[in-house]
Amino acid sequence: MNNNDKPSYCQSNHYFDYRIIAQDGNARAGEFCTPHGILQTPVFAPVGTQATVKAITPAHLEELGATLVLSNTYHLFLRPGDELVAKMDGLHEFMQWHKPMLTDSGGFQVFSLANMRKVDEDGVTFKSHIDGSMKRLTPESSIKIQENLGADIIMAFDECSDPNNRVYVEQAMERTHRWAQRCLEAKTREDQALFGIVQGGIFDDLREQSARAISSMGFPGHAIGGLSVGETKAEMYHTLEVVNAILPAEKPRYLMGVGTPEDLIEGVLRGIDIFDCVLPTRLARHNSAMTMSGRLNLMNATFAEDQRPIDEHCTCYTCRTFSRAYLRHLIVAKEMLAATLLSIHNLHTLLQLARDLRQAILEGRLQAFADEAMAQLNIPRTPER
RNA sequence: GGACGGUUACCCAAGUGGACAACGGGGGCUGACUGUAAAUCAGCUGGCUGGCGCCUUCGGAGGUUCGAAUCCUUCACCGUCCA
Repeated sequence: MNNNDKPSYCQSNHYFDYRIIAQDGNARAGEFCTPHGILQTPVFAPVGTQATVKAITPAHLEELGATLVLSNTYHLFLRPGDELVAKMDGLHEFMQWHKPMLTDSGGFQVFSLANMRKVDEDGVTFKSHIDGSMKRLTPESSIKIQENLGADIIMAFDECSDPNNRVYVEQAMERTHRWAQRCLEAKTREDQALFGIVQGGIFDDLREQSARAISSMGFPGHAIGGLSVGETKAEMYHTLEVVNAILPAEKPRYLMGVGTPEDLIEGVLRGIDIFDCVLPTRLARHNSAMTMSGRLNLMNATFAEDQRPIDEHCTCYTCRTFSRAYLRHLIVAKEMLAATLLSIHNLHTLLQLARDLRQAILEGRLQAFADEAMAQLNIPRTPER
């Protein structure tokens, strides 16, 4: 992205202003200015944990119209090491992705590496999944690592928890608040936006408390963490309403780790601007195609002689070019191109949905769009309360 | 012509009197996956049934035994060796 693409408010290094261009109910279409370009929201971010979106080249991502890619502190800290990435001129150069990038803080790994971690007030001790050695992350070291990596948006080091265990959720939430403050204090770079993360499980009062605490700290953007980890959809959607009623409307809201087409729709309706999820690329590697009318397991025998594309309405490279029969053949033959072609398709589905949602907001027809899309997905709408 | 060895489910293969509808692998079928310890994981794979269960299977036929994939006889086919 060159300077000519930047709006005036972005050219004077006023990074991380969020400009809301249109609103439709609680939903918004906006622009978030970063050193590597403008994010037009709502936006979906493909996940590239280890400095790569699995099976996908940066050129593919460009063609798909991706504008934000997520990478991970924990993984890059372990391998190849954040200092090496810094020596290689930072993550953008290293992986050759020149648009906005976001790094997660490693907090989620505390949660997902459940039996290999020990949390204390100062930080977390992990057992490396690579070589079994003990490693440590603290709010300060997470920020240091993320500064070495050099993403445009970096995340506060938080503690995710089982959403149903109130005692633990409350403890983890309070610690997340203290760690958020420490992250702010540890931060030194001006060209990175640090987002705070709201926790609190599925408990309204805790979520409200967390949203107030985090939004009082002056972050340029806010994330909602600890969702899509086992709670019901209804609980998740309701939690979004509770939290977004408190998070300031003039700053971007990022729903971490979500998701599915229906979650993007329901999330945008409730005021979410940024999503990320491994689902499209993981499902692709597991032979499942995401479409706006549901999932297709392309390994199924029923597709063996099916000459149609995955989705006749889809404009992605895979659908323009290949039949279901061919994709099934690649899968059955364990050819790695299957993962690439399905990843392209699945990412296209979510990236296009985010663009369509944005367009619907700009044109003031989001409700109708959402109703129609959910009907096509054959999923009942969850009305906002 | 003779001497051994072999023949088990879609394929390979274990089993050598009862716990065997038969280990294991491959293949096949199906399902799961939401800030990636995930190109992973789980289930099914003789027939009928929702299940209990019943029925038919270990090259063919016959036999021994309360009971046979397993022991005996014989036939067929495959392999190696000797004539």
